Amino acid sequence: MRPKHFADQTSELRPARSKLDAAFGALADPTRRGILERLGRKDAAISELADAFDITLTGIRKHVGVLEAAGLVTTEKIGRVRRCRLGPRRLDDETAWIAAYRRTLEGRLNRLGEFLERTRERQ
Amino acid sequence: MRPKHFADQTSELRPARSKLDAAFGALADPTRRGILERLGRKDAAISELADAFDITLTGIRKHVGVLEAAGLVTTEKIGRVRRCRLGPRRLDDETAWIAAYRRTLEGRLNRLGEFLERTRERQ
DNA sequence: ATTATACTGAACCACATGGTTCAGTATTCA
DNA sequence: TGAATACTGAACCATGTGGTTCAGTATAAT
Repeated sequence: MRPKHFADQTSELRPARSKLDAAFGALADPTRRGILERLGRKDAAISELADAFDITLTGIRKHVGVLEAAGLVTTEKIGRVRRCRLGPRRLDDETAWIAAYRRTLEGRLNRLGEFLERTRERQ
Repeated sequence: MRPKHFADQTSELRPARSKLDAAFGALADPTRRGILERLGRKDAAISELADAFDITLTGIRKHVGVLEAAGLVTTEKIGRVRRCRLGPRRLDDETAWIAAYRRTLEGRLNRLGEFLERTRERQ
């Protein structure tokens, strides 16, 4: 079940593919986005997050693990508390990908517009 | 297994949560990003995509289905061919979310609240 | 020294995902 | 008409995901 994708492409749209996977995947869950927002306001312990989102410690730990794997959160265990904070990843690649996509879209739509013009003329 | 998350939050960082889920989820797969890139260059039929990515027609159809559900691709069956093209979604919300996140990261010590005000107004 | 707190790990569950094959149907081509 | 093309849908498979419980361990508080 594996890639070999893009074999014929030279697109600049894909910097570090697997990182994009991890980051977009991490952002695809509302609880995880919520955790990021909350950490944006203030660092938090696992238990504080569990409390805020009404999910078990274990459940929150898994989400935080996903965010860590994506580089969006770092944690440090101090005593019996695991402190979670944002960073180090800034979503640069993700921003770039989306920006490039949007540019492409604009181009496509313009071309579509042109096409419609031509079509209209022909009819 | 369902949300009730954010019960205590008023963040405006989440415009249409499920749409963000769908879009980020769609972007989390390299094959799907590849399909978007390819469609950015030129519309394509299911079979053309299947050919390009070396995945079965059925497999590609599923990916395209996910992209359609996320609003990133529209398709139209013409005769026996299903033509896929980009649109109509421009990833505005996703861009906004990420941009907000990055700003939060930068101004880690500034209050997120202030920024939330601005964001709320814009949306 | 006990007890309460904060977390961890393993095991489990239901459902989603990314892929396949196979047996169709609907078009188009010759 | 018959054959090739383009897709579709159902069924299946392995793995991943988002959650749980339960039984621990390590630390902090009394």
